[in-house]
Amino acid sequence: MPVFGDLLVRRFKCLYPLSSGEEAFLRTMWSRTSDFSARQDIYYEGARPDSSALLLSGLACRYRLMSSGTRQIIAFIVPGDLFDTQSFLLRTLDHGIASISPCTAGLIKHKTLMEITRSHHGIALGLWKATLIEGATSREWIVNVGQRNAHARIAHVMCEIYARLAVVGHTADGGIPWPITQSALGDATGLTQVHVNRTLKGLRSDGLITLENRWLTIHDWDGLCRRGEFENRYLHLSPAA
Amino acid sequence: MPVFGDLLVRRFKCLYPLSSGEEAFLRTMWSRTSDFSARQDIYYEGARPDSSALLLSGLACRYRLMSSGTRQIIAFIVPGDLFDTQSFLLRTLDHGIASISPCTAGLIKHKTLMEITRSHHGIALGLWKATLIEGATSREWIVNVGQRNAHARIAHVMCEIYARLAVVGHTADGGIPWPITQSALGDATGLTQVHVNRTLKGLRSDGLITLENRWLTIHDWDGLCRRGEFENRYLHLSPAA
DNA sequence: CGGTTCGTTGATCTATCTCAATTAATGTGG
DNA sequence: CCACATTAATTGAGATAGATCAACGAACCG
Repeated sequence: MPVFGDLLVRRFKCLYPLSSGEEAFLRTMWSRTSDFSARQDIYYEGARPDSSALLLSGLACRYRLMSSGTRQIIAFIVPGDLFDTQSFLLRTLDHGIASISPCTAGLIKHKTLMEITRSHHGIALGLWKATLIEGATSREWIVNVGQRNAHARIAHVMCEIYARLAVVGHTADGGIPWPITQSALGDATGLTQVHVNRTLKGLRSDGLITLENRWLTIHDWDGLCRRGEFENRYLHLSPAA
Repeated sequence: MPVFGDLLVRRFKCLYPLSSGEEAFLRTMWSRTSDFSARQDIYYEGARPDSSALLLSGLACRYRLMSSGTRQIIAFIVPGDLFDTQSFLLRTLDHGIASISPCTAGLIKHKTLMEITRSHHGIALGLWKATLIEGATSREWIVNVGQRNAHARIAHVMCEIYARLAVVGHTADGGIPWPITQSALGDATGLTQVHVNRTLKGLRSDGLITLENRWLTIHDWDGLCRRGEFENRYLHLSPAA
């Protein structure tokens, strides 16, 4: 597992060019790491954390609970993602954050963030840019649940997670770890667990994917992208200019 | 119609406390205004504008076009909203922006933004915070299309627009101007125009609203909020601490 | 190895879509 | 300012993607 500082610097270089002084600073700015087991709340909705965090390993999600008891997953968080810079400026969290698989996060005090953004304009812009990319991803999710049918929604989620894990080198043999249960996938796509099950069956029998032992293999990347109308532009993955 | 500088300062004061120097600076930072007639593209998807903008009057929206020809409206833009700081850091716009009613926008050069965010940390944080609120709104929309039925979706959109217009004083007699056609409302909620029509009929006959002459009157605010599960927390409307 | 969670399948139901036609507004050129 | 063209709203009838209810087998976990 990469060291906190390495991952943070690597992520930042995709956001904004770093001077060597800034890079050194980034390597020292975190306070500690913490571990979470699977399906555990990391922050509750309404929490007022005094730190933001960087996911080091595992998979997590942002979610909202409805009064009817259903859950909408609003985003997935993969290693290398900063979360949540949200609470740094908005104080109270308007959604919960939970682990999906066991995960590790490194914490960065809001006070430290405030100091570094004051003294290093480039880092402030980089962080800001990260929140813009998060926003772009949310917009893509609105489109996903608003406009696409079940097959496309699920294909799109798979493509997104694959593409984001690829950046941090967490893919192997055209596949990725897949700790997401069918009911969590339903929560992310606004579908029933039962319907997710039938839809996955369809994607499997179309030869696009296989899904076994918590591992997703993508047999036909282009086909899956076409099915999910996935274009990675919104993720802004290419390194910073 | 309020002057550009006034509106900008007023908006900023909701985001971050301003020194009097910063306030003066804000009043001079814009370059010019431009006007748009109804249903006109302001920026195309893929555009690379060299300015961000502040909406002075009218109503606009962000949208994405699907290959099938359908449109998903991703957000509404009301007077006082900055758009889009998106392109300031991400360069190319990943969605289009169009007017709904005739509107006026004031432009701010990216170059100016870059300078002011470098020299004024508070303004940088304020702008960043604005993009975080936009992100929170997008997440709320994911929930809206992912979890709520037609009645609730439409009620929620009405509550959001009312609440946001109230902040800038664009309400009158418990109502707001409503230039949004049924088919645009369908694009925002992921519903068919026909179904929007029937759903509006339901909201009307439940005594929650009336909708005539492009004017929405809300007869039962609490009832409408309940129907749409609307809670304004995510809009972060209260003035900056 | 027994309990809980997760995945699979069947049968039925319903919110919303589609297609289609009509009326009401709104806008425009002469 | 009117006739005509276009866009927006309304209503009906029929189709369907996805929901709901229910039951059971498979995997995982302490």
